Amino acid sequence: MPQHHPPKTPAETAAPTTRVDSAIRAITDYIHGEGLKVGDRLPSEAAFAESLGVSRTVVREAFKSLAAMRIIEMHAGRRARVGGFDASVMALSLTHALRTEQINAPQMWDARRAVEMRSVALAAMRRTDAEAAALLEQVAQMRDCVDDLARMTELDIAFHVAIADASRNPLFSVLVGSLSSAIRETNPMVWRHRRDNETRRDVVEAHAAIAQAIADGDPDAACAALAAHFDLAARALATAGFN
Amino acid sequence: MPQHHPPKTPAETAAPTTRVDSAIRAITDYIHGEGLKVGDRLPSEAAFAESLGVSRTVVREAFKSLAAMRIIEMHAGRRARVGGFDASVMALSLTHALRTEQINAPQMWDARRAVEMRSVALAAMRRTDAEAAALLEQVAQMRDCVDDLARMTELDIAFHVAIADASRNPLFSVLVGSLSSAIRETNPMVWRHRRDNETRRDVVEAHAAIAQAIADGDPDAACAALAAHFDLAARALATAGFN
DNA sequence: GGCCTGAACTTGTATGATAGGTTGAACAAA
DNA sequence: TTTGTTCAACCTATCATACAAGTTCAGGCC
Repeated sequence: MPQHHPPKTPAETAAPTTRVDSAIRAITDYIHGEGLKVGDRLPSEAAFAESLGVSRTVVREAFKSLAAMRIIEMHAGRRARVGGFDASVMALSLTHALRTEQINAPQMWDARRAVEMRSVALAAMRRTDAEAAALLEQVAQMRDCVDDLARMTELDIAFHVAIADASRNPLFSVLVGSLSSAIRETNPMVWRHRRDNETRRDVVEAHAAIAQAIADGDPDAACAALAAHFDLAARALATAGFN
Repeated sequence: MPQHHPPKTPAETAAPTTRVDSAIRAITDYIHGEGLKVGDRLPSEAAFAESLGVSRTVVREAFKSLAAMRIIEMHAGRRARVGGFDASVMALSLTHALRTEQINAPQMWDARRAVEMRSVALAAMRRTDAEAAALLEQVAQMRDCVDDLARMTELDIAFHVAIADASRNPLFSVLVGSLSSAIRETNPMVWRHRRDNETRRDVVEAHAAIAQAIADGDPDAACAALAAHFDLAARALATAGFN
C-alpha cells in the first residue's frame, strides 16, 4: 500500500492551529488577493495586527516565517516587500534533509541528473552567444585549478547554474542551484578519492564537452556529455563508499 | 554575460544581519553539530535564549522561521523537534513564484516533465507488486470521475506522487509533489478547454498506459507513456492560451 | 499493575517600552 | 527649476514581563 500523503492545497488548507498560522495565511492571501508582485510593499506589521485583531507579536512571527521562505523581504525601518524566488530556501531544506539522513547523496545526484538533463538541452537550444562564451571561459578557469578543491567546487556549481540560466527557465536555475548547493558538503569526500590528477582532468574535460555542445547548439550532444559527466560522478560516489 | 549569482554556502554564509538570523544559524548548527535526526527534541526556547544571550523573542522568531521551513516542528507545550522533509515548503514557494509571475505554467510543466521522466523510470524498476496494483486502481478511480474536475485534479496529483514514492527516492516524492501541487491552480483553466469527454478520456488513458508500463516493469515504455501524457498537457496548455 | 493527579515546565500570545533605520515632505541653497 | 539638507513621523528590531494553555512525569491512590 502506498504511503498516504494527506492532500494539501497550497498554503496548507489544514485548519490553522495557531494565530500565527492564520496570520501567515491571511498575509499570503492578501498578497495574492491584491495581486502584488515582486518588490511591492506590504502594509506595516501594526496595520496587519489591527486588521487581524491580534498582537503585533503574532504578525511579527508570521512575517518572519514568510521572510524565512523568501516570500517577503524584511529590513529594519523599511516596510516588508514581496520577495523574489530564490534557490536559498530549497537549498537550506535539502541540506537539512541530507544532514539528517532523510536523503542520501546518490539520491540527490540522481534527481540532479534528471533536472540537468533537461537544463542542458534547453541551454543548447536557447543560449546566447555571450552565454556560450562565458561557459567556455568558466571551463578554462576550471582547468587552471584542478588542485584547489574549494575553488573547484564553487566553479563547478557556478558552471551548472550558468547553464540553467541559459535555459531561460528560472525554475531550472533554482532547482540546479539548490540541488548543487546541497551536494556541496559531500563533494570534498568524493574528490578525496580522485587522487590522480588524470581522473580529475577527466572531470574538467567532461565539463568542457558539455560547454562545447551547448556552444554548438547541439542538445543531443549536450545530453550525452552531461550523461558522461554524471556517470563519472556516480562511479566516484561508489568508490567513496556511498551506498 | 550570465547573471551573477552570489555564491551562497548552505545556511547562507552571508554574515547574519539581525540577531534572529544569527539565532537561526546557531540553531541549525546545533542540530547539525549534535547530529540530531528527525524527531529528536531540541532545547527549550529559554535555554537557547540564555546560551545565545538574547531574549526569548529572538529565539522564538528564529524557531518560527525554522518551523516554517519544516526544519523543526513546534507544538504548544511540547519541546520543538527536528522536522521531516516535506513537499509543503517547496510547494508554497513554487505557488508564490507562480502567483507573482516569476515563473509561468509552461516552465513549471517543463521542469515537472524532466523530474517525472526519471521518476517513472525508477518506479518501473523498483515498484513493489502492491504499488503496481495501487497505481492501476488509482487509474480505475480516475475513469469513474472524468466529470468531477476537483476530484480529478486531486487523483491526478496523488497518482504522480504515488509513482514518485515507488521510485524509492524521497526526493522525487517531494519534487513531484510540490511541482504538481503548484500547478494545481492552473489545472482548472486547462481542463476547461477540454470540452469533449473524449479528450478527457485520452488523459485518463495516458495515465493508464503509464501505470501499465510501471506494472510491467518496463522503464522505456513508462518514459514513452509519460512523454505522451506531457505532450497532451502541453497541447492543452497552448490551447488554453499560456505563452 | 493501572489509573489519576498535580507540580513543573514549555509554548502561545499580549502589552508596553526603547533603540535605531527609513522615508518623504518641507525647506534652504545653487 | 533643480539639487541637497534636515527633521518629524513611521517602521522594524529587540527586550522584559506577564499570563493562559498544553505537555510531561513523578508520585500517590485504587
